[in-house]
Amino acid sequence: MWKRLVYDYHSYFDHQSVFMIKKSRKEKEKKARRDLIIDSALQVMKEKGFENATMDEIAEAAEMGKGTLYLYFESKTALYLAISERGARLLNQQIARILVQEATGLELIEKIGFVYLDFIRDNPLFFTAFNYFEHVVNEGKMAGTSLIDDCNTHAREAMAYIVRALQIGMQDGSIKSTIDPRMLGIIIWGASRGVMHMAFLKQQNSHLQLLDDVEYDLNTLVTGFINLLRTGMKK
Amino acid sequence: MWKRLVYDYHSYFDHQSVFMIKKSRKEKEKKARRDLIIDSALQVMKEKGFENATMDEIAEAAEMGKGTLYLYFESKTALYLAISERGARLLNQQIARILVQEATGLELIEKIGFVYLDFIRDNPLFFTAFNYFEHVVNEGKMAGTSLIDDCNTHAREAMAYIVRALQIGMQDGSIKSTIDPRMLGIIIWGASRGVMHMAFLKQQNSHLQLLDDVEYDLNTLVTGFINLLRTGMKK
Amino acid sequence: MWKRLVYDYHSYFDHQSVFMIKKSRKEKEKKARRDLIIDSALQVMKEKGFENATMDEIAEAAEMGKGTLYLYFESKTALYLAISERGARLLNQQIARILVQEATGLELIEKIGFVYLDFIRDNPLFFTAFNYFEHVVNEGKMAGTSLIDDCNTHAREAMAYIVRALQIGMQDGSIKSTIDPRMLGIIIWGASRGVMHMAFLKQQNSHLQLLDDVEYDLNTLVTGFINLLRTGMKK
Amino acid sequence: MWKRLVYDYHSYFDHQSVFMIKKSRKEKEKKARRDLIIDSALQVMKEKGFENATMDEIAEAAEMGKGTLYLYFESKTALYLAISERGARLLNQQIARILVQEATGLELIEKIGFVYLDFIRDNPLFFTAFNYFEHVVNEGKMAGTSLIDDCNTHAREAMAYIVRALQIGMQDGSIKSTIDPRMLGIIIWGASRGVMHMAFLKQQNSHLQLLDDVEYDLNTLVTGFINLLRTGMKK
DNA sequence: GATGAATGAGCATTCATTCAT
DNA sequence: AATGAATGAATGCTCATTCAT
Repeated sequence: MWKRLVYDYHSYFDHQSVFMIKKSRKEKEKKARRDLIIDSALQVMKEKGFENATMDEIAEAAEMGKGTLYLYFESKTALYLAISERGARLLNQQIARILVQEATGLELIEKIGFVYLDFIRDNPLFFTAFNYFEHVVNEGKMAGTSLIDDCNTHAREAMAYIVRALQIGMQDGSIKSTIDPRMLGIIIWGASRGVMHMAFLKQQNSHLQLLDDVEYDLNTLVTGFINLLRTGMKK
Repeated sequence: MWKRLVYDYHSYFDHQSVFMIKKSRKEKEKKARRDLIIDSALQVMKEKGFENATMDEIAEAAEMGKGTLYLYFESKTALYLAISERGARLLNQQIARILVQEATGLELIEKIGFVYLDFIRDNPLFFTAFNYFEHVVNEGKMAGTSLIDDCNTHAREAMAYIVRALQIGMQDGSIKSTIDPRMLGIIIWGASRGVMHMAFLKQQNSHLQLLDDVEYDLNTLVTGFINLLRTGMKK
Repeated sequence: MWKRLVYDYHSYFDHQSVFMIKKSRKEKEKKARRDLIIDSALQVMKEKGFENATMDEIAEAAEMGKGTLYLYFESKTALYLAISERGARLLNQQIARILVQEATGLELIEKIGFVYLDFIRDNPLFFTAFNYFEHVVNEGKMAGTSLIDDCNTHAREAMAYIVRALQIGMQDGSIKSTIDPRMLGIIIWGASRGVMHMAFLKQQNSHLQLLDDVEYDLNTLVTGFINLLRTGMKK
Repeated sequence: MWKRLVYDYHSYFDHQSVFMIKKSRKEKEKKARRDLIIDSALQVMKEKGFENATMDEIAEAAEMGKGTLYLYFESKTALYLAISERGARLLNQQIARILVQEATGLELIEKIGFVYLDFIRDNPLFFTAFNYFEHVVNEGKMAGTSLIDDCNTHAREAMAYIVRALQIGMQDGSIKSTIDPRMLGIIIWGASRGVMHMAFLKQQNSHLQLLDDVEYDLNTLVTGFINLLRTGMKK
């Protein structure tokens, strides 16, 4: 009986484990190929630009058949959203690491800002991908897809981190604000996106003359922005 | 004899004035048709989306032959830039009106913010057009074209207005800041763009869930942003 | 009566002469404008290539309205044929000058060959125009037009000159041939066209590798051809 | 064991051979489809004329999607060059067959001439294609492409055959000439092209009146030309 | 006669997606 | 599962020609 149990247990375990391993192996491989495709897409985009990458080029870069891409992504849009999803996930991971640090709420906000800057600086394509996601959402395309949901979830998570930091700041007294922290979160999120966009353009050596009228580097720009957030402009 | 001279003079004058009127009429008509095309393009875009408008549709909407469009715009990109140019011009006109008002620098900045908001709210397509302009500049397309130059000039002009308001504010004591007003200008410009983008998405009833977590209207959003700019978050 | 006659005569004369002068003035002007258009077309073609010249460019080069071109030429094809016609006329003039010279038939043929070469060398566009004419005729376009007729007439005239020279040669004993001089004319005409075409390509610095395998200049080429012909036809 | 080895060996061999057959089958099919496209293009051209064939029509004639054409030819120009290439290849094959025959150099030249005539008579479109190739080369388009290279190679090969025949003729005494055989080759090549052009026009029932002044058939024309050449070159 | 603004048929080319193997 | 050949809808742009002024 005990043996039986053990046997059963083992049997059950083995069976399951084999099954799970098999399944997870397959899933891992599947995930690995999915990731490979995303990597390859980013590769191509780095050379040709986000929108100019073609499925052919991506497939070639991934050393796969073009049709294979469609086994992993139902459409080009889906692939692009997956890129956005990955970017958001990575960014959130970094922001999450901030949140556990010992610091005032205001300092947390500042740190999040710099993490954001570094992220965009290192992965400008993800910034474009974020915009793409918003564009897709705006057009109402792919609504209800899990990818859209995932991206939305990531966006809300990022926002949650910010709101969290704001709440901490309001509690520890480092931040004063009369408005709803969620509202404030959206404002800061939006404002940051805009400032990051400026930084992004600057980094691309864009010929937007506007940016050439002042000498500055990205750090100064973001530092200035964060200082502004901190103290405002009023004397 | 004297009368004769006068008569001749008038005759000459009339002749010339007729000529001038003729010329200006033609130019006016030309400008009118150009404007009509832009109007039609905006019309189509309102229905199909900025990027989805085709030259055929625009031509049809303008009740013109497709080729005619190319008499007024050398390419689709040029037409799109012209839309951006018009938007920037209109926006600047409104901002310019603020600048001459009697107010502190800080109040000017606030007013500019609200004008910007109203503008985007009323003409969301122009917002997309501005982004398009930046995209084109970033890709290096049409560099050296007068359209690109005009858009650049408008952008710098808008920035100049902001910097001007900041300088006024620094002088009248309503604004304190240790950083270069031009740097601050870029920050505010960027931040505003980002916040406006949020407002823009909100207005489009985008299914970006992020925006549905809080109840708010556009005014509250912008007011919050402007308050933040004014006083900062620090207690 | 006599007076009357004189009067009548004068009257008639004057009337006619005035009429004729007027008419001929108009016609001269008309012809002058027509020639101007052809000149301008050649001008444009020299820069852009025969086929690539557009009616717009030609009109601009002629400092005329585009519509005006159609007052002088019913179509672009007609204009191109007119160019061919002019070329053929000019070439024939030069060939005609040869025919009156004191020389053996064989020498005449040789001289015609060199005149042809010089003509093509100086006016390569006419060569292209001749081909264009043949192309149009082949397509059956504009059949029955006076321009087509004129070109045909010129071509036959050129051929007639050659046949004439051949006949002279056969008579003076410088040329021996058992075949019909008209047949021989066509052969020589065709062969010359082909050799001139080679010369033409060579002159254009065409990247036709075939032509780079031997060092030679145009004169050598044509001289060689004529020697070949001479030996072939010489008694 | 030994049997096994043999079996294995065969198995291996078979496997490979199957693989090779598979590969070559694919390549054959690819080539077949390429050829089919060229065939269809020629078909369309026969009806509409060389330059008037559109990619749509060609695709329809080939019972393919339009996009498929671009899997086999990078552009319309490339397709046209491929036609020229095929023509040159076929012509060269026929000329090559002449060269191995037992005959004097002079006779070889004559035979080449008649082969050329027959070829153009049977495939007038190839003649147009040859001209197209020269035109493309002259415009400097597609320089460095393998298609251009192939066409150039074919042209040089054809020339090489002629030069070879001339050299044979000079050696066996059937041809006398003081000039470089390569130079003479170009002359003959060019002259032939021109005479063939006349034959070509004649065959098309072109309304070039020039050609109607004498009664003759193509054979007579070419025979006359070759006689002329013969006498010219004969010792 | 002269003009040039307007026209629109016509065409090459791209590329995401499908599906037979 | 993987492939990649085939597809064809979609679209920007050209330019000869017309015609109202």
